[in-house]
Amino acid sequence: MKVNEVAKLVGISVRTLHHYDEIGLLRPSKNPYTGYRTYSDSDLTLLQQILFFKELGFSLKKIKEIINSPEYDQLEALKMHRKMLVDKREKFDLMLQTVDQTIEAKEGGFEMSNQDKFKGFDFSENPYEDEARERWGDVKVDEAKKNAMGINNAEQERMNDIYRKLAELLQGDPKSEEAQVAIKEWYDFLNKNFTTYTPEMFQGLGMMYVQDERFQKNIDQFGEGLAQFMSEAMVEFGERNK
Amino acid sequence: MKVNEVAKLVGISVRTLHHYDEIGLLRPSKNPYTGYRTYSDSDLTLLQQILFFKELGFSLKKIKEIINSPEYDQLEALKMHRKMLVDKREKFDLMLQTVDQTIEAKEGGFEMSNQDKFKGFDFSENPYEDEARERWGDVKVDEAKKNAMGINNAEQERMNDIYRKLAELLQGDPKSEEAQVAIKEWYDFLNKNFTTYTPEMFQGLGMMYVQDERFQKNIDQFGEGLAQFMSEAMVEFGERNK
DNA sequence: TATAAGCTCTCACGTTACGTGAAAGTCAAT
DNA sequence: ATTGACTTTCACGTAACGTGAGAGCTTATA
Repeated sequence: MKVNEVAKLVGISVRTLHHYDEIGLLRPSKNPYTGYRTYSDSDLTLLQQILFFKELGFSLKKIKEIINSPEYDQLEALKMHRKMLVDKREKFDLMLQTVDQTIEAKEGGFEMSNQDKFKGFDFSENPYEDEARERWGDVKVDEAKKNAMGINNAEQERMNDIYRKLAELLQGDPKSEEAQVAIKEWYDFLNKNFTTYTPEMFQGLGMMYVQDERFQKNIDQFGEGLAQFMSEAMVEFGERNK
Repeated sequence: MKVNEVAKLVGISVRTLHHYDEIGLLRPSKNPYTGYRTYSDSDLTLLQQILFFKELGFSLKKIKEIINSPEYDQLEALKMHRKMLVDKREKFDLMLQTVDQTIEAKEGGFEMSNQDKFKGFDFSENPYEDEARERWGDVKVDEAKKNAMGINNAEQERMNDIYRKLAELLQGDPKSEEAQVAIKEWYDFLNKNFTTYTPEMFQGLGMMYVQDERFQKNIDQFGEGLAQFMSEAMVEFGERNK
């Protein structure tokens, strides 16, 4: 889908979509020759969620953090969104009633109390906003970035478990049996959850852990020297399983 | 009533009241000596109306027009509000439908086990696809994505250059000299900018280009069959440089 | 009565989330 | 080949405040 189609579909401007692209909130794929944006179905889904949070009064910056957050569950967010929509529609009905009554009263020359006049119109407190804030409001950017691609909580927990388990073995030998068993868990986990690694690729990945300080830093959070340890264990693992 | 009291009472900021004063929307009386603002009861009533219209989405300018207009007919305004409400409720119904469909699709997505491996990381259905591609190019995205590796514009441009150059050779043989020279550029570029690839890893990467449709799709944007072409060229390159 | 704490004032620049052209390239149909 | 509808990227403009800074006003308490 092209910009204008999307814009019309969801009722926002093309400039808004450009803006979201600019700030990295919603980046559609682009034809490398023409530069034309193309929005996929998943882009549209994400856009929905963005507009949802926007409706709740979050800033675009905050929304970006939220949707990059590891504890951000799309399905959960959608269900909350649904709940909000149903409730809000009811509220609109109430407002409609009130307005109708006001019109009637006006036409009948009656006066309404101020309280009655503003019935249903009080948006000063939005229960969903609080709920959403509670749920996604306090994400840390680093963590968010680290898991930018939608790792869910269970996966994240599992990863941390493995890291911790490996960190406990830091005193020992990366080539020891226990280390190899632990690193196999890592290998299996990656294969199951991300992409299929050949033993060679696994070795290469292990090498990256020490070559690239960005990996190293992240991994060493679980234990000083863990990156080095894992690297050696992974290379050994690769050798054994070639 | 003084500014702060009013602000707290109605839940807005002092600055907002100052602003409304500035633009002439709500001008309280001012002590000519001190300049202190004092809000009367009628000021508060007017403020209520202002906030009422604001809630309905009017701009301050429009609100000013409305409340200053001699032909401002409350009844007519209310009828307009009514229309807005009806429209908005319809919009909510539509959104509700869409959300329900999305939830259904998400929950129904359980049965897809073919692409199960790529779960949250399936780029064909992942909103972060382009962010990832932009950031890390077509290298092993999965692990890399967990770190904030920035790829700058120059790098992106360089990558596109190489892709285009290769696309021009599509008619020829991947094992030809020119193709090999071009693919060496790719090899050098990856080694320089991302991580060190052994020729074997490079071969593996090349194979992924055709095995994994995510890569294929991305690469083929630069030319139909480019992924296949590059793959063959990379395998050949690996053989020659082992 | 002095003095500090707390409110208030007016600049005036900063920010967010886009709006609004302008100039140039792209697409589709005549 | 041309036209008209779309698209792109600058780049400046705008609305509705936010955020101090510096200075004056008010009031409780010593």
